[in-house]
Amino acid sequence: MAFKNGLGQLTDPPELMSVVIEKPKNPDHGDYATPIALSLTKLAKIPPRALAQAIADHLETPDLTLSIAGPGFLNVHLSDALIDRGLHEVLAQGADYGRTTPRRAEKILLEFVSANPTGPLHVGHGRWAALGSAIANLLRFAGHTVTCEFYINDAGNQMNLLGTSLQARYRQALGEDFPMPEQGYQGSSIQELAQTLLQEVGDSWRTQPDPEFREYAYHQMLAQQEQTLRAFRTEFDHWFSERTLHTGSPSAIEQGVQALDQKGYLRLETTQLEDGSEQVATFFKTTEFGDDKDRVLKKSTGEYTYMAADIAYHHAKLQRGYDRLINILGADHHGYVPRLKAIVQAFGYPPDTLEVIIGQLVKLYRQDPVTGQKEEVRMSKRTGTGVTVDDLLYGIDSPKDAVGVDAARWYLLSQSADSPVTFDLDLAVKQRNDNLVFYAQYAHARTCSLERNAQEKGIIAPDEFHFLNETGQLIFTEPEERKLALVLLAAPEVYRLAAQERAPHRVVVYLVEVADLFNKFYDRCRVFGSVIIENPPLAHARWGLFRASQQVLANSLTLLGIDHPNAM
RNA sequence: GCGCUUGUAGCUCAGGGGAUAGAGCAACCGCCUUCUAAGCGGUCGGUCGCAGGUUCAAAUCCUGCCAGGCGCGCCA
Repeated sequence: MAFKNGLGQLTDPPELMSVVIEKPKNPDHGDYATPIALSLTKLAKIPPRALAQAIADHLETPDLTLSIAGPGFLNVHLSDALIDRGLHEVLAQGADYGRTTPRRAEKILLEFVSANPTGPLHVGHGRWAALGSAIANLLRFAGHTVTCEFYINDAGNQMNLLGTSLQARYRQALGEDFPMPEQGYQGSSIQELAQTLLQEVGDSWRTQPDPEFREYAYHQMLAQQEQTLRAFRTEFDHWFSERTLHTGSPSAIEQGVQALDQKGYLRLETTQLEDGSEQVATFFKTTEFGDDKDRVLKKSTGEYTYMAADIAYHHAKLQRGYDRLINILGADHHGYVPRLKAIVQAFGYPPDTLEVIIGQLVKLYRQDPVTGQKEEVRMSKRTGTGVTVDDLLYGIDSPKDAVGVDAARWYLLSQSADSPVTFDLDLAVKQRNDNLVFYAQYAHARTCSLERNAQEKGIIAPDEFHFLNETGQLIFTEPEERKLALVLLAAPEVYRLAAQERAPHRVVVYLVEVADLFNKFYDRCRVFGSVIIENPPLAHARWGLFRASQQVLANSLTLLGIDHPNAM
């Protein structure tokens, strides 16, 4: 915005301080305001009001009217011509309105969800899915190149456990007294899988070895997760299998470990056991990069820990040529951040190359169907008591309980990632219609209904919308119109900030504001009826404002992965 | 014990140095013969966890305390 650029020139070097520009609540304080003179007064050794005046003298342009208020606030009033140009930009750019070009476009790898393929995705995964997909949309809109990746944890013990759990359920289904492994997956999804398998192969798998069960379960579970994610409007460009890191000779893991060894970041540690024997393990010296303790890489048994795979994986990611790696992790994994950063640094990249978004966990409440008590639902895949993403999409017991994609995504995105969300499932279902997502969607539907109405009445829209009269002033008559227009013009900056802060909830907040102002405008300002007969220029200007609102509502909802229906 | 994070209206949450702290829901009162009432207008509701400090200015930054969540394995 012209004003910001002007100030940018003034504060040289710009890094000296950021220019705070705020939107005053009081309309008397202009369209925008800045306390810049107040904060610079000490540095400049000039009284704030005098400084504000000096700044104003340098910034005066035809599009901005500046005034000094209070102790030294600089209030900015935008010209009608500027608003007119902005509205035309919205209409001209359409679905691309709000796209911005960054100072430096980055090639970003965004990794999220990355669940074990051992069961259905739970609501926590749903939060990362919503966040990740929305952040990807925002980053792309902000001019970056984003690859969304799902890291499949398909190696290790839990997969074997999955296999033996399925085997147990299958054999039990055949009437055998087959024991469930200790720590086995108790969830109903395994039982359902056993039933599916039974229908497919009959009893022919009675003597099948457990790896077969493991592979069967793995592919079924992964396919289910993919399906769920797609239904949840979360697309991945790449699915990365952990197993590929273990195969080959030398394997990626061995290569990664060797690379660290050559750089001198590994050490051996010998510990004495009680029986006098010794064990030797290999440690990665993560403390050199600020971790609290070194981490075991290779156990004394010779097996690699999970960390070895992490090293190989992040090494591979870095080699694939990204400027930035972003991982979305649940708060229960935040302890990994220092060691992940250590990996990146050990391979010679600055720590900022890896950015970790820590999302607080989703706390779920649900009324117990038996006791009627409101209680917290623990999200455990092994015990199978958690609420899944599918439950949100299709309902736990029946479609009547479904929250739906739009409402679920909106809810999960409506608060910042580091705020823990409380998800009261009963409330979510009961208040499904109070969800603000419908408020935003409804506003959009109303804009569409105007167009339908015009068509029915045979009213033709003008070829071009005019918002200014002959004297260059906005044609609008009500305060709601200018307010709405002003907010619509803020969209690019809102999207840009949301991308920069990886904060989709800013778009949610913005959407509520747009919908709110639109509904007020809708209530107050008619287009058809007597207006279009008595004052066609006003009717047409309002029609243009309808179209611009429609575009901004649609673009904002799309960025969040939420539908924008034409009718409700 | 150490680390990360949160504490704002009855509930769910925005705001993260600037003018009188916001929204939705809940509660209460109004508004449909006119483009969708899933809407609009109004009322009620706050010691911004507590205590110090920095600043012309603190919900916002710093310190301490209190409370909740999570994490601190030769687990994956």
